[in-house]
Amino acid sequence: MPDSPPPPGPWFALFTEIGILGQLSRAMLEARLPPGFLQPHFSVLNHLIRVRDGQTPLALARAFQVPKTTMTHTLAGLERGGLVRMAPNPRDGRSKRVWITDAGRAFREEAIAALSPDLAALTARFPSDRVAAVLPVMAELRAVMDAMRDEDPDDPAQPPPPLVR
Amino acid sequence: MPDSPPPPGPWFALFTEIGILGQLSRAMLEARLPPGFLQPHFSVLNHLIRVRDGQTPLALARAFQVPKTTMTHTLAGLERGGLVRMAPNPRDGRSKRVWITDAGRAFREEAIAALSPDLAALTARFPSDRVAAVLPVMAELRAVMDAMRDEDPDDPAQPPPPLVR
DNA sequence: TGCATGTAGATCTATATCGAACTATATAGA
DNA sequence: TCTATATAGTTCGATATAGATCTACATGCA
Repeated sequence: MPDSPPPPGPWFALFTEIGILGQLSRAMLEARLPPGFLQPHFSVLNHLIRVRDGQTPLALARAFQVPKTTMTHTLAGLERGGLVRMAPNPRDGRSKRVWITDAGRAFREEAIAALSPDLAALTARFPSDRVAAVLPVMAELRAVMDAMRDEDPDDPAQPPPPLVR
Repeated sequence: MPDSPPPPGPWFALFTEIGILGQLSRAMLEARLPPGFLQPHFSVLNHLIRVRDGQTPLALARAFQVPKTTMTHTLAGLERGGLVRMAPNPRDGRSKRVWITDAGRAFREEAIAALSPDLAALTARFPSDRVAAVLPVMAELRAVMDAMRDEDPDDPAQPPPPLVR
């Protein structure tokens, strides 16, 4: 078996595309944000609106699949800019809760507005029907990989599947 | 118009999925690489095999859509590990060329082998037909965004479309 | 109640990423 | 040929990302 193994299946190819698309979309967004703000800042604000306010930093870290230290850093940036407000959690003295401020809402809306020409240009070249068509597949794949991460017994991590909840 | 604008179309949703999938796939890969090596190292080796050897660092930076300083750093890591070999380009005194070494080939093959259980587990939960089905769409989207980046007159970058070449 | 263990977050440190500025070489045009 | 400009790569500095460790609080159980 002297053959050099080709990357198995379409997985490598897909992950390569995903990686590059991630960088391109990130660059597109960040070109429209005020200096000092990056994609994670926008994404967190967006999440606070789309999902809900008042979550803990750890919940946000899990939602974005980043280490909690990274989320601490991102939230500190948002708080410095007055885009979120953080307060101790009365229910749990260890944790905090995070709310978006009016300035944060405005920031998000301005970013979306600033981005709309880019998205329009994109839609002209790549109809959003096609995006809508692949979206459920990508979402499901994300969910599957997300779940695997919490299961993998080979990974020096989590206890076996949470039996309750 | 007091309505808060919802993220327009499916674009935001797709980019969110892409971002998270990027992180998850990167984590999956890096968990199987020897310490000190990261996804970019693997990706460059893979590219040198899949596409071709002997490219310049700048060509690699463009292929991966990263700044050239980042590629310098990645290549330095690969060279330190003996996985690539770099030599001046006799055709152009400014540039270098990059070749993968035997150790680099072995490294890539071992990484692929180490990853195959993960990919098998993934395939069990998410058939690769479905991956193959979305792959062309994602590849085309990447190509479109790639092209836009080199065109965008609104971006404080490139001169208008290269007329020659 | 008291102790063992687990969890949320912060701090410290290392490294990845990337922009600005620099050096050396190449290329185009007078 | 000479000069202006462009390009390849590096260096330097700033910041993002993330692992290890620490502190404070929570939870479970004797």
